[in-house]
This record gives sequence, C-alpha cells and structure tokens, in this order.
Amino acid sequence: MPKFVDHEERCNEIVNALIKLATRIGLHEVTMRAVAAEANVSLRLVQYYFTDKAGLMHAALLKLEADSHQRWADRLSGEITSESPRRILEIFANEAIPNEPDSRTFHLVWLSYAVIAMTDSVMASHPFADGPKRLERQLCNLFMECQRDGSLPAQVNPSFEATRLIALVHGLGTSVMIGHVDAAAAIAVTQRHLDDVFKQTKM
Amino acid sequence: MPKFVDHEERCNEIVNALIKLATRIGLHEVTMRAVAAEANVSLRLVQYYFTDKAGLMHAALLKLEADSHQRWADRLSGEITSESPRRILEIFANEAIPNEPDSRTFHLVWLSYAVIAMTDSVMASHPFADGPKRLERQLCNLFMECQRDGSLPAQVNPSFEATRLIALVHGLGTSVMIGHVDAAAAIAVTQRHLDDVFKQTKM
DNA sequence: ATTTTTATGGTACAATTGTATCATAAAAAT
DNA sequence: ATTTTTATGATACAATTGTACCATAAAAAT
Repeated sequence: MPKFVDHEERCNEIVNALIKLATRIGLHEVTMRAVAAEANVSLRLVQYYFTDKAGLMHAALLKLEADSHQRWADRLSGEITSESPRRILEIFANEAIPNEPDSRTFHLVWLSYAVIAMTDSVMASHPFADGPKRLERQLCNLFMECQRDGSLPAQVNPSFEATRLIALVHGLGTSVMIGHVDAAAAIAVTQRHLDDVFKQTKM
Repeated sequence: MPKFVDHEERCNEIVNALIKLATRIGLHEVTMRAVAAEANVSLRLVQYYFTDKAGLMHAALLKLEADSHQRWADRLSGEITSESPRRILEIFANEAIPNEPDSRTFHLVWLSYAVIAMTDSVMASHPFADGPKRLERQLCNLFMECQRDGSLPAQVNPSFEATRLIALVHGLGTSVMIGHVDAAAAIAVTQRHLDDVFKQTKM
C-alpha cells in the first residue's frame, strides 16, 4: 500500500478550519471552498475526506461536542477534584458563560447547529440532545453530592436544579453573545442564582 | 397619480411569507425567489418593495419583534388586567415556552436572527437587544408590583429576577425546540421556579 | 520494475442566487 | 386624450456553490 497520511489528523485540521471559520463568519456562510482555504488544502481534499458537505458538517458537530466534553472531563479530573461539589457547580456556571474565545466559539457554533436542527429533520435526529443530557446528569450528580455533604438542603430537587441551571446559563450565554448583557453581569447572575439555590429552606 | 396599492399591506404579506418560510425551512435557506413564491408574487415585486435581501431581512426582523410586542401588549390590556402581577408573570413564562405554533415560530426565527447577529456586525448593530430589554423592564416592574402588594418578599431583587426569568425561559425554549425537554416539562420548571422566587426568605 | 492503491490537484458543470435591466399595464392628473 | 407616475412582469447576468470527473504523484507490494 502507498503513501500513508494520518487520516485522523488531517480530518481534524479540516474540521477545525470549519469551526474557526464558523466562529468568524457564521456557520450559515461556511462553504466547502472557504473551509479548504482556511485549512490550506485544496477543495478536492475536503471532498476526499468528507465526501459531502453534509458529512463535513456532521463531523464538525461531533468534534465540537467531543471537544467540549473532553475539556470538561479534563477539568473534572484535574486540580478541580479537591474542590467542593458546590464550588465545581460554580466553576461550571462560570465557564459556560461565553466570555472567552473557546466558550464563545462553542456557544456560537453549537447554537448555529441547534438552529439548523430546528428545521432540518436529518440534523435533528442526530446526537443533538446527547451533550446537554450528559451535562445535565453530571450537574444533577453534583447537586446530589451537595446534599450528601450537607451543604444543600434535602428538600431541593437535584434534577430540577440541574435543568434550571443549564437552561439559565444557556439563556444567559445567548444574551451575552448578542450583547444584551455583559459577561461579568451574567456571571454575577449565575453566582447569585447558586447562592439562592443553596440557601433554600422549607416554609 | 396612478394605480394605488396598500403598500403597508403588501409589505406585510411578503414579510409574513418570509417568516412562514423561515419557520418551515430555516432562515438560512430563505431566498428571494422562495419568498416571492410563498407570497404568490413575482420576484420583481419583492425587489420592488424591499430593494435588497438585506432590506427584506431587516424588515422581517422588525415585524417579528413588533408582532411579538403587540401580542404581549394586547394580552396585558385584555382579560389579564384583573389578574395578580404574580399570575401575569406565570402567564408570561407559560407563553414564552414554544409549545404552540406562534411561540415556536417566534423562538425559531428570533434565534436565527440572533445567530446571524453574532457574526454579522451590520445585523448586530440593529435593534436587537431592544426587544429583550423592554421585556426585562416589564418583568422587573411586575416583580416590583408583587413586592408592593406584599406577595413577594422585599429582599428579593426585581431586576435580578427579571434577568434570571428571561434567561431561564429562553434557555428552556431552546431546549424545547431541539427536543431536549418537552414543553410540558419546561412549563413545570418555570412554574416551580416562580414558586421558589416567591417563597424566598431571609436567612 | 511493474503494479496497485492511496492521496492530491485541477477543473468543469449544472444549479442557484442576488441583482440589474427592459418593458408595460394601469390609473390618476393634466 | 395625452401624459405621468406607480406597480408589476419577464428575463438576463455574473457570481457562487456543491459535486463530479480526470489526471497524477507517491509509495508500498508484487
């Protein structure tokens, strides 16, 4: 067999080019040629590695989710381990607010895909809710841990809190991206929200 | 002067065609010709009334916001007037969840514009945050009314609650649109959220 | 050394899109 | 009745886009 190239690596470069491009000009304006140019490869190569535009788009979505999951997994098994579950929740909330290139890219591109999925049944069927669902489970577990260590009242519903927190940071994220609120204010809101949750009492 | 046509009305028909189309196939796939076909007019007419695609898009965004504002204003000056401010907040939260064609359309199309605005400076500069900002003021006022009538503890921060509620329903809305949570569950979350807010106590 | 398979380049093509242009109907004003 | 202005139709055009096709370099296998 002939000339061999790290397929994986080549695909990653192209997909990264797409994500970078989508961040700059919007996913809806991304074209095969533009991706090729951004990745410094020929148009033919993009076709070669992904056949379709649909294939490329799909691969990029998968990588976006995988990267995001990986970043968070790394974080969870890093210096963070020593922190209290409540503190981890706060760190999550902070990092979910798009105030830094990585999180801005993620929010923008993910939301672009989400909007497409809302009218494109093919895109919709794919692994879309998986990311949020896994995240929600993780948050739910963190809330339960807080109850076990006594920092969170027992009558609080962890599943509800997870859903609420995820929706809140997502909504805030969009507000930040369109310039409705600035990132600092958004982080203040999430902080205060968590304070509220943790001081809930029976009446 | 010659043949006269209700300009306003004609524009509305075309813009409505765009919104209907965007709801069906996604805003990013909307084309001048498709809008013309949907409105049952010639391509030339769309050009005549809006010159640009940019002009058409802009007009549609304005109408989307205006309609939404109008619907809510009508609601507020209708049977709702007799309701308590807290109940009005609940009604708002319910209607913001995209479980019905009108609200689904609004969420989808508005979010499509928002995503475009995130990378398009021309779109971004336009009246984008105005809608949410006005809404936030209205919600803030409702919370303050609740404090005046004694149903909401005084130590609650109305402005914070308005920001939080709007971000929450927005985030939930997106989750509903992509099928991550169903509409009924989302409404249950907003209901429970408001319950939480209204039973907050000093510690 | 020849073959065979992978990787890559170049380019052509049909379809679509936004826009521009040319024409004309239709009705009010003169 | 002629003119003038609005409203509308038809179509042409250049640009772009996704995809298909043809070629070939390069290296492993024979």
